Amino acid sequence: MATARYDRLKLENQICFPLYASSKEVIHRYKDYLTEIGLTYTQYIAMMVLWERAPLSVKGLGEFLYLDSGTLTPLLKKLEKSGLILRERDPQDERSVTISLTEAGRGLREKAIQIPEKMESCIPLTNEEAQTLYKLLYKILKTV
Amino acid sequence: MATARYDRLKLENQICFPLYASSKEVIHRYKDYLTEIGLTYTQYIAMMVLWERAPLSVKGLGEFLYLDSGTLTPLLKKLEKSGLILRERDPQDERSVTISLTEAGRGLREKAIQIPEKMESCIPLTNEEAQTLYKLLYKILKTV
DNA sequence: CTCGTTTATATTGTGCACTATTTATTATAA
DNA sequence: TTATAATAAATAGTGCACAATATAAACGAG
Repeated sequence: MATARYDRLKLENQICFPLYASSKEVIHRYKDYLTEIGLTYTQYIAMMVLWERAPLSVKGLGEFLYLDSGTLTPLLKKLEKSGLILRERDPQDERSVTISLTEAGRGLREKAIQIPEKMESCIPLTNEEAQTLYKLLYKILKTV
Repeated sequence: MATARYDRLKLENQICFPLYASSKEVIHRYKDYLTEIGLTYTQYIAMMVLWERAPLSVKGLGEFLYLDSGTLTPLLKKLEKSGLILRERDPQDERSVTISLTEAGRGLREKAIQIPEKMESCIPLTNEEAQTLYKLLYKILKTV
């Protein structure tokens, strides 16, 4: 029938759109909490990796975050300016830049610790639903 | 125990990160198909709404896409420059701008029709999994 | 009617996100 | 060993995304 020809081109019939929109929506719900500790969302996820794994190269950080130097270099310069991290050329390999945390950077972790907790109440899913969502998203993410 | 204190601050223990990363990943998988028809991802979802519902105001379009005039105005100016749409003040209400499709804009739908099909093979989920994902994402999205 | 308020876009400014290119350094193959 | 290739960051340029503000038009209470 004529009306069905374009059905799959409808916004509500594609998985990409709710993925795109809900990602933005969740980041938006973080905003007030992140403003309190002076970070943007991307800076926050970068700090999450650094709290666990610093010192780390820009490349190494990018592999965890799925981001390249084009995004990370300016972002890391801002974190450096804020006094949270240090950026230093690796003496062993001068191509590489090593990111390490300052005392202030490590200290910020204490303030950030309440954020995941607060966020859970902003996402209306049961533990089981969140688990299911998590697995489906990683199934998409891990497939090359 | 001491190591558990920061566990919830790990990237892999938060739902926001796979959401953010897989959204970008899926958009990336669209890229080649969209380049072929000369659209960016955001332009594509805007055209999807317009194919179904034009003529439509900027505000109306924004409500479907969860985007405001700050994002839409420059994007729509580009689509106008490409000859796909028209932007005209509504004579009934001069505050409002009505977006309508040109012949070229309507014609592009024929080229776009193969994209959802091609994309399905890029997302490694069964129909049932896609359905589940879809419902969970809209559950997040619809909650204010 | 008219002044204050609301509404619809547009504009400005900041911060990603990504592509393509450049630069510097290291690794490697002939 | 040396020319070539590969690698890691940085840079340049484009396009969102969103907050804040400005502008213009429409609405509404008195």
